Parts: sequence; structure tokens; C-alpha cells
Amino acid sequence: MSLRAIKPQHETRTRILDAAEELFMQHGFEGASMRMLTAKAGVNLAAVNYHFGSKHALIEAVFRRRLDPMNVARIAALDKLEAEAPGRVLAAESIIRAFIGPGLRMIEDAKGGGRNFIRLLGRTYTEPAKSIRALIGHLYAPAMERYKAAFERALPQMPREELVWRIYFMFGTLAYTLAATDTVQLIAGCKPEDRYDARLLEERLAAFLTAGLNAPLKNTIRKAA
Amino acid sequence: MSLRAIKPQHETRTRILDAAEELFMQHGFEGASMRMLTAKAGVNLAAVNYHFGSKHALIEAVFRRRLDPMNVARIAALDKLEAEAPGRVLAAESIIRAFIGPGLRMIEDAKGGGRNFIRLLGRTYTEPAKSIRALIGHLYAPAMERYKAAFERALPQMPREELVWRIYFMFGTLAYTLAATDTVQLIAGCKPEDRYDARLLEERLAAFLTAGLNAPLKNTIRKAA
DNA sequence: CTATCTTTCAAACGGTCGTTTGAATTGCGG
DNA sequence: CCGCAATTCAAACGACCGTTTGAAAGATAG
Repeated sequence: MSLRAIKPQHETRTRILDAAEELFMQHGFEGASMRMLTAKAGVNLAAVNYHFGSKHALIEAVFRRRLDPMNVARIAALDKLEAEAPGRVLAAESIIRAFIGPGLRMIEDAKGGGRNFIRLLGRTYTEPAKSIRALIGHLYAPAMERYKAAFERALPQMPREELVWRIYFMFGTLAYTLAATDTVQLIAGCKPEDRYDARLLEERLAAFLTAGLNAPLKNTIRKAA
Repeated sequence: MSLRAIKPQHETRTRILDAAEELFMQHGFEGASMRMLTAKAGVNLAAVNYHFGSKHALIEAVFRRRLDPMNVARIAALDKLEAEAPGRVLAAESIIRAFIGPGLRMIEDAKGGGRNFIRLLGRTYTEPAKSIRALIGHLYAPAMERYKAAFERALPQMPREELVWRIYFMFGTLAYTLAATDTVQLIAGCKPEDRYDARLLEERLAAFLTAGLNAPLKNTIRKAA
């Protein structure tokens, strides 16, 4: 049990996770085969089933590796906000920034694969396979609860049902923005590097989402809610 | 060449398209196999290749059947707006409603398969396969150009780059909302029937998107653009 | 060094994939 | 009714899928 033994202990696992992350992003979960994946990782075909059990378990591991720390960071950011202003009502914009921050920071990690993962994650919200959507929903649940409660506290005057929809819209905007590969180019040829400037993107997103969340309530909406 | 011959002339084609639309939505393009698809349609396995040439050509046909008329309707709605107020500047909200209207109306068509298609379409923006994203982009291009120009005319004071991003955000919200299957339930148990009330959903979306599009420009954004 | 446990490996498993084939069937004009 | 074209059909094609197997190789502890 020498210390250096810790490093390569799970090197094969890590190589598989890295390769899977990239290939799932490029080809989807069904489109990326075990043979592609193990070839890219430089490991034997049977290694995935040995280390993870099955392809589906590998998919779950790919998500857990990044998503768990990301949601921990999201909850920590919210804790910090509330600790800094005890008892006071938070601005909706602060909550929004706390939520989108961890995801946006990850897109700047191109080398470590963080960018791949974020694009993969954004796409997975609309994944056809129920088991995968259920997994994502399950992994998100704790952070989701915390943020929903925070928004309710920040906007006490808004009908709960309308608030739920607006949170949903915000999720959609974020997921789509992160998942986007080339659709933005369809609208206008934007300089590609801008898409990965997390600071700039956070400003743009925060402005858009804050305004949307605080949109005036029309009569039709009030009546329905 | 009797008239009644026209009806069943392409009945097999139609049955295949209907089955494909539903199964592609449920299982994705790779997940829905030719055997599933032809079984559901009640036609022979070889019928797809006979009538469409290949699976990929079938996918394209599924999109063209609905998307072409939808984009025609979108452009017509914009034409109508501009004809009603010649020379005047349109309100951004009117343009937004013109764009989202045709898609929202289709989700009320549960019997005819329109709802299936809309959900399929929403998911396809983030489809891994490049060829499919390229197809969607191509089919959308004409309407996209028109609407982008309309927004530019409606918001002449906004920096072009910021406007492009906000249009992009609006697309994301719409696509995600339409594609959503059960993610909204993750946020809060909303009554399912509400998700298919096009009028109500249009009000909610229009309020959110209009506010987001018209969000105040911060210094950081102005500086960057 | 030996014994034991972990990890890697080539090979093969049964199954499903999209597509093709050539014969059978159908519908229609002459 | 016949002949020809369009369509349908059962069967098979080669390729690839995720997974399993049992032996080989490597690491570890006594």
C-alpha cells in the first residue's frame, strides 16, 4: 500500500471515462459504441464491463463524476449568498448567477474535458431514453429543491405556478445554450471564441434570464395561475 | 386515373411517416429501428427503402412534411404583421408571437401527430448527428433570415452581437419547452394538461421571451459588443 | 519464490442493425 | 383478358452491437 500506487490505481477507469465523455458528446449514447470507446481510451474491449459492469453504468459514472461536484458547488454558492445577507431577501439575479456560474466555468476547461461534459449535459435533458432522463433528474433533485425554494423566497409575490414555468424556461435557455454546437452559427456567424468566454456569456445570460424571470404578470397569466 | 385512386396512392408512405414520427420521438433516430417502425406502420420491412431509399431519407421526409408548412406559416404571420402596419416599427412582442404561434398551435394536434412532431423537433436541435442538425438548419434558414431582419428593425438600438445572442436564447427556451417531456415535473408537479394548453403556454412564453429580449444593456455587455 | 488476488486480453457469443434480392402479388391501361 | 408496371413480401446479407468467457499477465503479501 505504497502511496504512489494510488495514482495509477484506477487509471483505466479514468481513461474510459474521458473517452466516453467525448464520444458520447460527439455521437450520442447509442451512437458511441463500446468498440469506439475502448479504442479511443486505449484499453481492452472487456475493460468497460469489468470496471463498470455495463454500458449504462458507465453512462451513469460519466455523469456522476462531474455533476455531483457541480451541484455541490451550486448549493455552496447559494449557502454563501444567504450567509452574506442573513435574513434578507436575495435578488433574483444573484440566485441566477449562483446557479449558472459552476456550469459556465466548466466550459472554459477545454483541456480537462469539462467543455465536452457541459455540452453532453445540455443535450441530455432531451435525451429520448427514459432511464437517462431519470438519472439526470435524480442527480439534479437536491440542488433543484434548494434553488426552487430560494426563488420562491426571492419572488413572494409571483404565483407559484407561473414561477415554476419561468424556472423551467430558464433551465431551457441554459441547457440549450450549453448544448449548442453550431446552431448559433445559423443565426449569425459569431466569433467562435466568444462562445467559450464564460464571463461574457454569464453577463449575457444573467441579463436575459433575470429580465425573463421578472417579466410583468399579464392579466391572462394571473387569471390562469 | 380515377380520382379515388389518389387517396391510397401513397397510403403506405403516410403510414410509415406517421409511425416514424412517433417512434423517433419516443426512442430517437438510432433507437427506433426499421423493424419497430414498419411493424407499427403495418407494412413490410422493405417498404421504407422502396419508398424513401434509406432510413436517413425517411428522417428527412419526416421533417419536411411538417417543418416546411410551419415555416411558411411563420413567414406569412410576419408578412401579415408588416402589411397591417406598413412603414411602422413592429413591437418585439408581436414578432415573438408570430414566430412561436405556429409551433404552439401544433402541440394541440395530439390526434394528427403534430404534438409528437413538435417534441421531436425540439429535441433535434441538440441531435448529435451532424447530418441531421445540418438538415434542420437548412430547413429553417429562410424563416430565420426573415425573423432576424425583423428583430433588427424592431430593436435598432441594440448591438448586433447582443441581439444575435438573445435571439439564440429565445430559440433555446422555445426548443427546450417544446421538447420537454417530464423535466418540468422535476421542478414542480404541474398539471399535465397545462403543458398542452397552447394559449396559456403562448402567454407565458411571450411574457418571458419579450422581457428577456428587451433586457437592459449592462456596461459589460455594451463594452464587449 | 510461491500463492493469491486483480487486471488485461483475444476470441467468441447470440442478437439486432440497415439494406438488398428476386419472386409473388396487385392495380391499371389497352 | 392480357401484359406491364408498381408495389409488397419473405428471406437473407454482411456488419456491428453489448456482453461473456477462460486463459494470460501483473501486482501483492507472506
